[in-house]
Amino acid sequence: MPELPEVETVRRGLAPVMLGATIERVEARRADLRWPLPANFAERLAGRRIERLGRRAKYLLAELDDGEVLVMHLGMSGSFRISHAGGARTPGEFLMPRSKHDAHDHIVFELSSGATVIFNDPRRFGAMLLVRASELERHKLFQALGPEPLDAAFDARTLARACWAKKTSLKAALSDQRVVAGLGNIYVCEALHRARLSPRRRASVLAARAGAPTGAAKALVKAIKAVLAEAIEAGGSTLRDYVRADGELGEFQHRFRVYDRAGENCPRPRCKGRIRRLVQTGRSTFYCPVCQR
DNA sequence: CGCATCCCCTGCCTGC
DNA sequence: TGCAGGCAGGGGATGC
Repeated sequence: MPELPEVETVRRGLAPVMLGATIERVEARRADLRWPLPANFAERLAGRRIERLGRRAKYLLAELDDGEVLVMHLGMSGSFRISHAGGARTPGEFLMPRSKHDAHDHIVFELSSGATVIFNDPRRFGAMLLVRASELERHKLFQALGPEPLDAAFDARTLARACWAKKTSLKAALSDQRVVAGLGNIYVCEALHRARLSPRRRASVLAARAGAPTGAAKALVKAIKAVLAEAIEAGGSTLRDYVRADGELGEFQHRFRVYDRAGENCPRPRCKGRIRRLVQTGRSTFYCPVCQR
């Protein structure tokens, strides 16, 4: 669910209370997330200072002062919220004090900053791991990840090289975290629409002979970077159960051009197409069959 | 190896 | 109103 812009928004929301703070106490209310929590999870975190809060693809990375990294993934339905011990409350909490924890509040971090950070995840596709910083790049989950789409190193040449031999569709290739890391169903659809490329085209259209980038590759890289940057700027998208760590709602979902808009007119000026939904590799794709070729 | 399919889990929406 | 079925932003395991 949360894709790169949402995870980046969460990172920015958590940084003020986590960065430089010491984890005073951890309550693991459920250990059966995507994978079982590491042994002695709470004990290993207690007393650790958070020196950096980073992101790689859709993973949040809290670097600790003992050389370990707390790796956090939101899965489809994970979210964080922050509560301040004696701080401001939202108006709703005055009227109706909320019970201490929801059934899906799985991990609670009490921090020296005075904040409590709560990880909530109804579907439990999210995960928390502890990995040694020096081994992170070689870790199974990270070693095959493709480039960060907003890095300068991600360009048309890189993308073309990753796709030149692929027989699969553009939609499937862009969803593959080994090709480029951090896109999900929404931003793949949005980027393909902006680049006027059909999600059904073979991924190899991005490369000419010898893996040189085509015009399509250049347009697509530009579209990917633009849509991600705009979405981050807008604070991500708020859909169903995802909310920002600061409780504010992301606004980008109002700017989707095709995602979840089947039956609507294509928003491209002068395009007379109608947005269609189709299923590719088991997931919905939204696109305009007229201007996306 | 690449690729497609299935599955993990809960909640919400639709249609009967 | 109740209930069944379909769907949801991810991604690992499996089988061809």
